[in-house]
Amino acid sequence: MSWTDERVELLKKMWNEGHSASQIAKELGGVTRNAVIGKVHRLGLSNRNAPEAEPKADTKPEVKAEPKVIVDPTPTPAPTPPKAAPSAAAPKPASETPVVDLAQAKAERAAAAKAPEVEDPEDANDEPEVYTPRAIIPAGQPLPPQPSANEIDPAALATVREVEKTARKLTLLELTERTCKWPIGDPATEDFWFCGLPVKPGKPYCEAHVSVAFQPMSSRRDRKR
DNA sequence: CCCTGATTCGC
DNA sequence: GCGAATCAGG
Repeated sequence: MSWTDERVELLKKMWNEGHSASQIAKELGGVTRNAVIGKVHRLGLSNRNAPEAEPKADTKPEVKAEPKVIVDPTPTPAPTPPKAAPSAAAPKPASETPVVDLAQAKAERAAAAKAPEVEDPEDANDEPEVYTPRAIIPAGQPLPPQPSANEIDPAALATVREVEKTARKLTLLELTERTCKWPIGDPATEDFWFCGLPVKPGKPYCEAHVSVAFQPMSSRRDRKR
């Protein structure tokens, strides 16, 4: 493979978008990450991004420009609505891992669960709890694919429980393409992490989690070790 | 161990 | 110019 204009262009684009050399190499194909890095240096764009002020203060991952298709005749100055502006037209992730959403959901739920501090430690109403005043997980974000015990082969489930004891307990940022992305625990609490064991080639999860994540229409057998 | 980018240097 | 090997780091 050679560095055609097209390939160089893609390289530049991806590099400036923050992709890693290996990711770019994978995308281009036919080259290694070393080749990409070498090219990057030769092109003199090591700086990744040169513009902007000196301090890299705030955490602005990447803000996709919002396609303002709708023309608003009203000369509205600067609305600046309160942060969350869930427009009907979702920006659509379009990306790969849905994990990001899970992480956000985690943060949001954690915050939501913390806010309503209506707890009274001593006021014991001699009344059995009829309902749970606890913060209910707000709907909206899909729950992580936790195994719904009643639908999964008990043997596989048992294996999963066993495997999870040896999970690497990775954080979101530690996940790679070859670490199991199965979420474990309650995202609303601190007891939350990702399995992190080696994935089954081509799958997002380790073998154990693949077995519960991808259920065939019929029941399954096997499970050798 | 997995990964990252940076550098070197024979080709 | 190219990129494998190597280095330095997380």
